[in-house]
Order: sequence, then structure tokens, then C-alpha cells
Amino acid sequence: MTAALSLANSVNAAALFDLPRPAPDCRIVVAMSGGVDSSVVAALAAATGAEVVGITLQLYDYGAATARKGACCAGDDIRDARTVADRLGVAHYVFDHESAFREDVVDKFADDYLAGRTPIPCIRCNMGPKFTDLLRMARELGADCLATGHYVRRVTGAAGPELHRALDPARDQSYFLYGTTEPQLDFLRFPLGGLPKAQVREVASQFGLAVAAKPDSQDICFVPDGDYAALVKKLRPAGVAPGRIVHAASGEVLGEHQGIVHFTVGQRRGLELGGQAEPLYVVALDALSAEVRVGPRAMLAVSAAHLIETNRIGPLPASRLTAKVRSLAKPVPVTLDGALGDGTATTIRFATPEFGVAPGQAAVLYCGERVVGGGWIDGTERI
RNA sequence: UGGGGCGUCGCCAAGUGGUAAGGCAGCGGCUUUUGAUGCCGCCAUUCGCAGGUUCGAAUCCUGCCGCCCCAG
Repeated sequence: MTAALSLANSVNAAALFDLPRPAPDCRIVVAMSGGVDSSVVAALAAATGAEVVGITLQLYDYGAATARKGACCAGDDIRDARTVADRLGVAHYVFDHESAFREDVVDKFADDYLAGRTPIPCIRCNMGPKFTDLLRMARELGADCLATGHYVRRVTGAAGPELHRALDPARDQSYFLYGTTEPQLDFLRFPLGGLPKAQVREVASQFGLAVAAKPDSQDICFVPDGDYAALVKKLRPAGVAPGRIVHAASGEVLGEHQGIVHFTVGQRRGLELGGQAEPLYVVALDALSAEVRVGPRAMLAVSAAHLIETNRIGPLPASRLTAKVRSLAKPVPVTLDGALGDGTATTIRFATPEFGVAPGQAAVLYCGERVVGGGWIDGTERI
């Protein structure tokens, strides 16, 4: 009671879900990872008066991961989600999604690294398990929408729902969601996109949720100890081979390495190349020769990036396009060289050189606060 | 075993009598739902070894060891 009252003063729960009918007639499925954010979403959903069904996908079950802080969707986190659901008095289902997660996310993660790319499993997880599989389950359950704890906003524009950056730029997760299709977006809700994280934790406390003080998740959830290279080696023992470290400009062999999977374009540390006048960075990775090419920072500058499998959300603006090549970065001005969306390939050109653009990462396009789309970086044009 | 040069932190490298710069690498931390970058902090009681001179030496002297170059 108290919780609901004080909540009413700070947040209008119903407005956050943009429901098609009066709340009591609605069914909201909430994707519950076991963390604070999705737990608060569940609480807010319950506060609307709608029927709430929490779903947790069990994505992996590495024993070592269960006790790890910052993980999600396995072991303790599933128990946390259940505890929250019980507390809120809402239904909660756990689905074993390990094999699909492994196929859609983990295997591709390993293969990308072996190919000299730097994957972003979080984006693939959103595209597949969460926004395809879980979303289908929600529809099958007769839900009116699927709500998640992502910090991003769904705004209804003239041409339909749009995806916008979170109000709090420090929490914005739009980079990880550029692949959301318009039909998916139509069904999705992101109630936290307009709230600062501090307030989310506050709401969690107000509802008496045990996860209120739980640490934020970080790193790759399915890598138990942060040693992702070890996981790749475990999954693809034959694929990890040592090789040479070569200067990208002179061709001089500077050293050796224990596998291309340990590196990413733009990386400085871990090369163990002493005696240099200035720091050397990984400029390129060659999977065939197992060669790591390095050079001074200036060699990281690129003028353009080639994108594949692009997605577009909403209309493509004529100008004022910006792009992010990594999650934490200010969007920088770009121009688009080609079409965008429907899986086509395209090229973005940076107004000023961009540094450390790694193939396998994503480029996400914005027009102001709106996410216009994005794609996987397949290659770059050096300056 | 003739001549010349060099030997300072894992690497590069200042410092030539006054009590060990800096860079690279490494380590730790901050930041972070990818990988990175970045930022902050730490990192040689000791200068190839052994003696000597001096109030005081990495810096001067002697010997030894090691490496390099030119002569052979």
C-alpha cells in the first residue's frame, strides 16, 4: 500500500506501458532477468492493475557463473526473479533456452573471434532469444505487450513507434537494440527509458524488492570470470593458434601472440611489446595468417565503415545523421552512402576520423535522440 | 688477449662526482550490459661483478666477466 502510494507520487505506472485498453483488461509479459531493472518493470506492470506474467529464460548454466556478481539469466538470478514475482504476486515462468542461446549467441561469439572479428553477444541476444523467441512466447500467451528493463524509449511518432535513446544518456542502451524490427518495436515496451537509474533503485526499495541493491550486470553474462578467450578456446580448441605480431607499416615482426582471439582492433594493452617510443595499438587482425598487425594510434583512424545486415527503424532522415561505433560514445556526424535496412549493406562516412573501429562491432545510426538503425561493421577504410 | 665501443628496471633510454629522468611493457583501480580506448595510481636503496680513490661515485681508477665493431 505504502509502496503503491509513494510510487504514485513519483511515477505514473500505467502511462509507462502505453496500453491499448484499460489496464485491468490487459496482460503484460515482463522479461525478467533477475536484476533490478527488469524486477522494477515487473513491479510497475503490476501497479498498473494489468495481469502480469514474468518470464525468465535460462540462457546458460555454467556452474561457476551462478555465484558471480553481474551475471544474469542463470542460477541465482533465476531465483531472484522468482522471489520478486512471488513478492509481487504475479505469475512467473522459467524456460530452458540454453540450446537456442548457445546457437544464436555463444557459438557465433566464438566463430566471430576466430574470424578476427570482435562480436557483441548482447546485440545478438536481444535480436534472437529476447526479441524473437521471448516475444513469440509473449504473443502466444495472449499478451498485449512485452516489457523489458532496457534503458531506451519507445516513442510514438507520425509513422509509428520509434526507438529513442534513454533520457539519461549515461544509462542509454540503444546501441544494443538497433536491430529491433518495427513489428517487434510495435509490441515492446521500455518503461525505464525515461527514468534515472537512482530512481529505479528507489522504486525497487519502495516495493521491498530484495534485488534493490543488487549490483548492475556488466561484462559478458555467459563468461564466468571475464576470460572470454578461455571460453572461445574451450568451445573451439582447434581454432586458437599462436601467430606473429607485425608492424602494420613496416612489416617488421615485433613479437608473437597466443591467439588472435585475445585482440581487437584499437586494443593497446596485452601486446607486451616493450622498447617502443610510443604505444602501439592493434590495427588489424588477419585470421588466415593468424597475424596481429599493430601501429601507432594515428593508424587507427578510419574515414568510413562498411556495414552489413543493416536494419532501419522508422523513416530515414535526409540529414543530421550521427553514429556510434561503440556503446559508450557520443554519436558523431556521418553521412550514409547507400540504402539502410532490410539487411542491405551500406557504408557510413565519418565527418572526422574515427579511431578503433573493429569489424564485428555494430554501428548504430541516430537522428538526434532517435535510433534510425544500424548494422554490423564488416570492414573499414583507413585514412 | 691487435685496435675501438658498450654494459643503468622486462625493453628503449637520460644521467660523466652530490645522492637513479622519461618512454614502452607490466600490475592495480575508476569507467562499462560487448570487446576496446581513456583516466588515475604503482613499478631500480640501485646502475655487469669485485676492489680502490673521495665527506660523497652510476658517474674517477684498477682488475675481472659479457657483448659488439674494425682489423684478422
